[in-house]
Amino acid sequence: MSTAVETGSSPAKSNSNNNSSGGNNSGNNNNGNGNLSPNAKGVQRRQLRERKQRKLYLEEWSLGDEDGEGTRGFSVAEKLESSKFAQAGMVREMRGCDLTVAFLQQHGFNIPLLFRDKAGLGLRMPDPQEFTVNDVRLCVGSRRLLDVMDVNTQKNLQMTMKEWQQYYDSPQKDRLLNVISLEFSHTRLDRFVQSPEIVRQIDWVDVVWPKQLKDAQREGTNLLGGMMYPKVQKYCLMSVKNCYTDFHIDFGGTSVWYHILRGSKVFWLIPPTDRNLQLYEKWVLSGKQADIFFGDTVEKCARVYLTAGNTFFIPTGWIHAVYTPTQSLVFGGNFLHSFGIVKQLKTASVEDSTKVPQKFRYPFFTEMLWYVLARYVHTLLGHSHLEGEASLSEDEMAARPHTHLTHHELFGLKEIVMYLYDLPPQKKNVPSLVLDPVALIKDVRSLVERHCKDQQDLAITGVSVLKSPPGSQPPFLLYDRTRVKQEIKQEIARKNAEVIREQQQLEAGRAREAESDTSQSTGVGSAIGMGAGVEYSNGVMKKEQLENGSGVSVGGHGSQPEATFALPTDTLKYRPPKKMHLATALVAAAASSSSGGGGPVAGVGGSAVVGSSHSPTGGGVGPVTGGAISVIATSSSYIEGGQVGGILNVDNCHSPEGGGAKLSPNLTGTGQPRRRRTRCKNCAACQRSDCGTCPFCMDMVKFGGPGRAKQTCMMRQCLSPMLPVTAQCVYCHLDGWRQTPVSPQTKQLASADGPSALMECSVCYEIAHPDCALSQLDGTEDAADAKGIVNEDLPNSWECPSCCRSGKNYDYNVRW
DNA sequence: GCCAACGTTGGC
DNA sequence: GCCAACGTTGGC
Repeated sequence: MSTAVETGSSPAKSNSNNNSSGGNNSGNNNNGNGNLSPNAKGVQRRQLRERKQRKLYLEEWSLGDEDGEGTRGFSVAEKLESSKFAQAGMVREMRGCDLTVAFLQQHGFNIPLLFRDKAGLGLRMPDPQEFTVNDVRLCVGSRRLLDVMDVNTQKNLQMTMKEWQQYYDSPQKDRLLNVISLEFSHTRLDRFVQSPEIVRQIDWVDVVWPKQLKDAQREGTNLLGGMMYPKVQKYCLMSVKNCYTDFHIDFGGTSVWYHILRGSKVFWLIPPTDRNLQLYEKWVLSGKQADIFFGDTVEKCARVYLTAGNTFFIPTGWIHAVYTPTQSLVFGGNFLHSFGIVKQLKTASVEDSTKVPQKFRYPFFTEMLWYVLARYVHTLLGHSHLEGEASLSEDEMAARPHTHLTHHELFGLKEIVMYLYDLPPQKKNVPSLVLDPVALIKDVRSLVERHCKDQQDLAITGVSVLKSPPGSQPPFLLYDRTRVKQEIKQEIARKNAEVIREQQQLEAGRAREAESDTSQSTGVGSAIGMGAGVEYSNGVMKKEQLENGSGVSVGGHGSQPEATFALPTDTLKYRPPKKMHLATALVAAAASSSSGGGGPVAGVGGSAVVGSSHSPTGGGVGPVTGGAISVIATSSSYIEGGQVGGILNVDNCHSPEGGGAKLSPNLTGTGQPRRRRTRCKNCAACQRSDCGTCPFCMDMVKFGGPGRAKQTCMMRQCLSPMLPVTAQCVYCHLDGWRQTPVSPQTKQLASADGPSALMECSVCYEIAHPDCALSQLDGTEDAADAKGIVNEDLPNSWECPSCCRSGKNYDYNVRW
């Protein structure tokens, strides 16, 4: 929705930015900025700058009502009043129990549906009396980054969930901000919101997209790099009074469900007739959206008021604008389905002609079409075209009664084939799971022939032709704040315990290895190393193991579902340190006076023994566990949070005393050069091949570029960049496996020996073994309380005990 | 403040 | 030694 119902994937944004969009437009030399793209011979500068312009455009979007500062040429207040839009008959009011598959088979899904009451829809929500934005924060994590529209400054900005909640709940707001693109599937909030049953029955993500791919999704954000399926099913929209989102069509021609939990909304709706779509294209491309209220330019535009408790369905292609009369909290989702295929494809074409960047489109739209064809063919002909899926026998198929297709489906399938046929080869995006696209198309042709005489009345069966595989829906849970808090607490405890255990095992392994090394037996050592590697499981490693373990199509070739490359701000790329961080941190550290923050994490307090020996001897004999008591807290995207304040705020222990000179961001504490990170080679991004279309690919010599940028493909930016195997501890000078570092040339890749035990501080960039770092604090006042905070989002990354203790991590912003 | 260009690191 | 590409810097 967000991108959908409100953000509008859309229009406005679109025409300005043809650069960063899905690539493939490599041919254009002029970016509209008057600057030349790198393809123009000899001239390459400034190509990447156009993003600026896109931003401007984005910004023109949702102007606030009152403080438009003259930027808008019409008054939303007037449009709210105008009798012109008080049209009846554009929306169908229904009861929940009447919206069934049979209804859609009979009527299709062509006009907006309004349900005053959610009863019968199979929609499950948290208690509207109880549930607040603070609960959203608790569930998605204080550190989740949100795309926020600042209406007054016209800037599109990012905010953490924590900042957003504070803004939303503050009584006085000096800015008008709107959050309409928080997709929360795969976060803690997922389970507490269940979409309407009809949506779950027909959504292509549920009935068509390979389940194993969706199951492989780990990432809770919507970063394309970690996206395994079109992650657009559950959005949380949080708008303050007076927000306005201009006319747009939801991406990919998705339909939308939209439930108002609190507050109210006003929609202006325009049907997607050919004429209206034409006008819409013109309006978008004119660049005059801010001057012209699109509703004024069409024959019919209806205004609808929605209040808390209402559920609204918007069909494919409907052009709509949204206003928020009272602060509101909305849940919704976008879906593609089989009852509006033709319009869906039509909308995709409108997106093409209005040049909507890929970033704002339905992810994997084309891949989805292939899967749709494959699913219909498998269901109706019994032939499988997907890797790992069995075909049905002739006998089995013969025994089945003929299934009649609705004309929506039949025409739709034909239209999909035409659509795919018309795409240029590089945009056909055949998923790697589809074994033989040509054979698949052939099968679709014979399927269409076989069904062209299907009878409409017999097609109304009340059962979808395509069915979702069993177990595809996670169970719904009624939101219970206390329980969630408890869960989070337990999770922290569990993760801490894991980290500690794993450290202990590593240490033990090293000790044994070292022992056996002395007696010349390497076999035992490496076996232990392996064990430790498998056991190793701070969130990141687990994530990768799952990602790779699931096998599926991610397996190592470029043809996995192709995402468009994400813009730099959206990539999960490890970002190099900002010089400011250190300076700010130092100032903050100097300025802040004492006041200890949270104590040890409840449930973990005092339990942890991380390692002791001050400086292991040079001979490679690792330290043995035991000794300095410390707690290693974890900082993941969802456990840090003010809401749970006293218990969970483990990371703001600030005290004066700068604590040792961490001089330059380039240097470690001992003046050694900081090590840069290197590819993990395991994550989905690492396993892709170069997209060939992003600015960095276009720079590469192999794609005909000058080769000056020397950057990795935007689609291949590693999701879990590792410390290089040659990194070593600043204190004991041993490497991540407690070995004496050898020259890089002779170093064997240590993959079989498990992960490196080294940790890099995300604040001061010091690289050290946890125990070595801790032992540095021995003898200081509060050494007993010293702890590092493991950064779950990046392997071998933490906020070191020294930085935590001195409060340098206090002002430090998460880089993700 | 942005980003093209480049020196140089790290893997092989 | 070669290649990919990380992270910084100076020019715009």
